[in-house]
Amino acid sequence: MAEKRLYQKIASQILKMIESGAYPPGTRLPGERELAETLGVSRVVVREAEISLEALGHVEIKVGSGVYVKRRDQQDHSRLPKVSAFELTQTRLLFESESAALAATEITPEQLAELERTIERMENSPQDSEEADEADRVFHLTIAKASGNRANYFIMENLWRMRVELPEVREMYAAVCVEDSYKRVDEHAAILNALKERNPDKARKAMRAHFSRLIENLLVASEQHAIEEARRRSHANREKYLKSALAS
Amino acid sequence: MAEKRLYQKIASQILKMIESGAYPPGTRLPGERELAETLGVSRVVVREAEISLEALGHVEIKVGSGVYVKRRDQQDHSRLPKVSAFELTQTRLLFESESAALAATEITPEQLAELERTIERMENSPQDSEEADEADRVFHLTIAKASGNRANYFIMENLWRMRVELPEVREMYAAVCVEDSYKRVDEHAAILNALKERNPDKARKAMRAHFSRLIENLLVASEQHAIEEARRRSHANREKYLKSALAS
DNA sequence: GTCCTTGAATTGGTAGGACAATTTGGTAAC
DNA sequence: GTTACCAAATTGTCCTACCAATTCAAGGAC
Repeated sequence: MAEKRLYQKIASQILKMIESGAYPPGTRLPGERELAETLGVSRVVVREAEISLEALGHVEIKVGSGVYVKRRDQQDHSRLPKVSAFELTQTRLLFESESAALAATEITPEQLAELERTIERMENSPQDSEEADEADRVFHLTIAKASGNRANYFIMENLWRMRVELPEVREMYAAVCVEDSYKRVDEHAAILNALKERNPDKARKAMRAHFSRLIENLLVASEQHAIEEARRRSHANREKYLKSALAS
Repeated sequence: MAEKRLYQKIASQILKMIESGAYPPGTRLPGERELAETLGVSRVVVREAEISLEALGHVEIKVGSGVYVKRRDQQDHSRLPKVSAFELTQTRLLFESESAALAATEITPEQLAELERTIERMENSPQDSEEADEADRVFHLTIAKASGNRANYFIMENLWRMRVELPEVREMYAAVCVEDSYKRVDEHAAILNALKERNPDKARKAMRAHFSRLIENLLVASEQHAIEEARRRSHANREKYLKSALAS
């Protein structure tokens, strides 16, 4: 929040409002004049802020209508590819396993403590809460950082973005996380243990096990999803059939 | 050029001027007032255009001084992290090895043929030519694509961007490639062979060998670089000494 | 019911001036 | 000759006020 130019301050304030949930995706945010008044700046500045937000892909300005919050999935869709939860998890398996093996020899005591904390946080928070997800995020990113390789960290950031920003992936993960978060804690603990021992091979295997189980659960979940889908369709067909039967 | 908003038209005009070479990187472009007059628009619009260009990373606005064209290498530095050639190569080693192992079971005959072609192209082009680099790029990206995982391909694209867009990395790679491109061809051929045999383990090892040698060469090159640097410094010191000796 | 007009609401753009940060050039002190 | 400092010129920043262009929905004509 140490922006020099006014329009940047306003832009980040608007962004905050959006991210706080005050203006869900697709909705229109207050008019130029109204915003200018409530924020105590001129209309020009508000326009500049909105222009910069548009350039960054957060909103869409429609002339004569208003400025609308972009939906998250079409936001910078240009930068993230469409991948399935399976693909992402496979990539994470191969990438994070090797990353963990590297981290085993490079990790610092502070980072080990950080990992310890995330596990505690995960234990003490509800299973599908945002806090648990945040702890999960910090856990995996910390390991990437602990590999002592900035390229690894960058890749990990991108993988995590796919995890949370791609709607399909997000849904799939949400579907499996509710039922297995206690296992997640155990597996994280096993990984941390291997890192504490500074055992690359063990760390690699622990990480592989973590993701192997995730993939299995994803398979189960997608099967259930497919079954449900089939049931829904047959139900729809039945409606259709009954309707035509009644019509005849 | 079908921009609706005026500021977008102006922004693309300014961008054109920059890219035409009228304002080389680092130079200051005309002031707000001057630009507004020559382009026949108001100062506000010029500023909006410059703000959007700043958001996209093309220029840098300095209050009270002017707006300056950003150098290309620090342009979207915001999106790519600063990593050394060593870090990048380490990440590529661990990532591409696993990626190749995956590709061994998934690769299609067409993709095998594509790889074959890149090796021929590399053989028939000068060692440090752009064409050889392009063949190199296609080789590695094709393998990522052949893993049948779009997330893998995306990661590989990012790794290659670092390879060519980060100046330090680019220089280091250029320094080692001139002397060992014939080995590169052999190693690519070995990898292709393993893929043809559909042998994941062999593919993984071949890729690891490829990058292991690259890292070794990078080490040698960085040593030489360090020696040269030391020589240059001592030379500079000598100049300085002679100067003060003459002055006294 | 459908189509068209109309007017309110909204963003887009202009003009010009006051202000703040930065650069620059000149002057004085050493 | 060099350095330090100060003031003017330059430049981006922000504001007010006004008008133009566009969108959208309500209400009337058919």
